[in-house]
Amino acid sequence: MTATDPALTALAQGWCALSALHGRIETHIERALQAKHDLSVREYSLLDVLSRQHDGEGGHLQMKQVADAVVLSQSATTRLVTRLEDRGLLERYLCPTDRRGIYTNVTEAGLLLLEEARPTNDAALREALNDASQVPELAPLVRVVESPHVPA
Amino acid sequence: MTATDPALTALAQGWCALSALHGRIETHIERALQAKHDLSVREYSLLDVLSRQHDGEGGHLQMKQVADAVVLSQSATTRLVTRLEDRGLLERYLCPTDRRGIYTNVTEAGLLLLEEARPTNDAALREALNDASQVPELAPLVRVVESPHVPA
DNA sequence: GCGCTTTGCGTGCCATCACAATAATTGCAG
DNA sequence: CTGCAATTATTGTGATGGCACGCAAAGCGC
Repeated sequence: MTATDPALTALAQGWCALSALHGRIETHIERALQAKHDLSVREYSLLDVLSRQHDGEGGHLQMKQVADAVVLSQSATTRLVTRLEDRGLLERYLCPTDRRGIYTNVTEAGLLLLEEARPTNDAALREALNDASQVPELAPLVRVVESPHVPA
Repeated sequence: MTATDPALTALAQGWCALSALHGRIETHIERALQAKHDLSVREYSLLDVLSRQHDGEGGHLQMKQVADAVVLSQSATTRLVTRLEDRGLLERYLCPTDRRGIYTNVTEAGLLLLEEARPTNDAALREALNDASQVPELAPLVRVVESPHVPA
């Protein structure tokens, strides 16, 4: 058994639980969004992030910032944005001061679809959480997700 | 803005944090395992799960149980097991009582590689957690991962 | 202004995954 | 015993992601 450190074993258990919970929720939401709105979790997430930026200011993010927000590689982000742009949900436009930078902006259609899909997303999320709270290993994580810290 | 329910907004924030944390950790561990042991996170996870079963009893799981454990579709599980079998890390054998069922067993080489990769995995996990604990939104989740409920 | 390095984005290629369809086996009703 | 539904694993197909690479633009030293 090579007598692994018990503290590390605990960490591994926690990570395993986190991974399992994430997978369950993602799968559940994915099916719901896909069936009702032809959206993937990533696509929904991107629209959501961009729309939140919109609330604050100009409503635009550079590709790199987007990639960081959704935890994707740059190449995957390029394709994700391209897909949504082709569907008319997003718009690209060049940064005037730095022509390398490319901003993305949610279109009216994108906002519409987002608000339309939000209830589906939230409902599926709640279902998945309720489901997962029945599993002892996942319950503590579920509680934290349900009551996020304190956003300053 | 359609005035979304604040409780649901909180849920969405929690889910977003969970997703971000998972992505960060997975990416970090993935690179470490890939570089040092030519293993993906999923492959490591599968070896780990199977080896734990081995501790308990016969050390075998059916494909379906495996799929559930690692949160993958049946088809992906088939191919994951096939890949590891081709590398000599796993073995398949038919269930004697139900010839539909197929058990998987970790080989000596598999156990060896697993124990070899475990420190890499644990170190990368700790790094990722320490890193994430600096981000306010992720900190509460990190704490739960670090101290899972009750170690029985 | 010229050339080199850095940065940001897009593309080719391959690996992996989910869904649908298929094959093999079991269980059950009649 | 026969036929049909249910279960389990596998395979075909299309979609998505990551890495390596290339191109364009900006920054910098001279």
